[in-house]
Amino acid sequence: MIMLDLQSETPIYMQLKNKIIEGIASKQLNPGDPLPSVRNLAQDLGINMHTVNKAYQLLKQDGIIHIHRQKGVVINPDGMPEADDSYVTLLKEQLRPLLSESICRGMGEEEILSYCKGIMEEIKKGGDKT
Amino acid sequence: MIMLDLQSETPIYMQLKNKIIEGIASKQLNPGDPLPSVRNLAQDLGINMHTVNKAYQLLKQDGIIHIHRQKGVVINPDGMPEADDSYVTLLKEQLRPLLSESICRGMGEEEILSYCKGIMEEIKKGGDKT
DNA sequence: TTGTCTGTTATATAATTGATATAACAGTTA
DNA sequence: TAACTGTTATATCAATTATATAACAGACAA
Repeated sequence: MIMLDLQSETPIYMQLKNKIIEGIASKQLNPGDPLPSVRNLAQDLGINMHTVNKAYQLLKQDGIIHIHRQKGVVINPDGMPEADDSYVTLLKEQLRPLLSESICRGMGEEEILSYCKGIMEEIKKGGDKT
Repeated sequence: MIMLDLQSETPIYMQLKNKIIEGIASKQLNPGDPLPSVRNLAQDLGINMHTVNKAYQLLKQDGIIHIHRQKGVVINPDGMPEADDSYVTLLKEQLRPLLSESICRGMGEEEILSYCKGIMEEIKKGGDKT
């Protein structure tokens, strides 16, 4: 069951999008797997239908899920989109301030990389950690 | 000279905060160094005084800068705050979705770590890259 | 003392975003 | 026919972002 933090400064629709992506990264969700309807998921999570729809629309734009008008929502059966140049550029822009502050606070390069490694292991093992 | 992207979805005050932190990480700014007054910096950047003030207040809260009522603003002369548990927790929370999507898009663990390494080298060399 | 600079505080406004609430539409399926 | 699907259209409300003025109190120089 997906857990959301309604008190977080991270928007709900963004948390939901991230949870689904993390589910795919951990192989708890695989290509072709169905996702709940916007109304069902909204009710299960106790949030609004449009909030779920917003997350789904973003995932659809990125090619991570497919939405068939009345058939439902599924993880892209053809697999995930590639990490192309535009994605890598965006990734770097988002990583940079995080790494900057870590260095700023005296963390060593190996220490930071070690944390990244640890997080990636957690993700692959499907650790919720929340 | 600090460059801001007024069209970015990242708030201006956050961009400014990040630029200053990056300046410290790259040792272009050092403990004890003075920063411009809120009014001067605002005028130089073509933004509002309160936007600069907001960035300064956040940096002050984190112990990264000191603000003396009429003396001015300086990089914390006693050095940077430590990367304590609460910071590391926050850092992990922010890294996790970025790393998740990278894995999701088929990037390998070494590939991702290699990008992190590259970004950290750029930071240390004071590369603006913008 | 006067003037100017400093950070700070207080309002006010406007645009945008996040989230919710209803309602309706068009196609599918039981 | 009835129930479900994603989608679209409004509307409302709160919070955030950024701006604009204005004033205050302490410091410092002429």
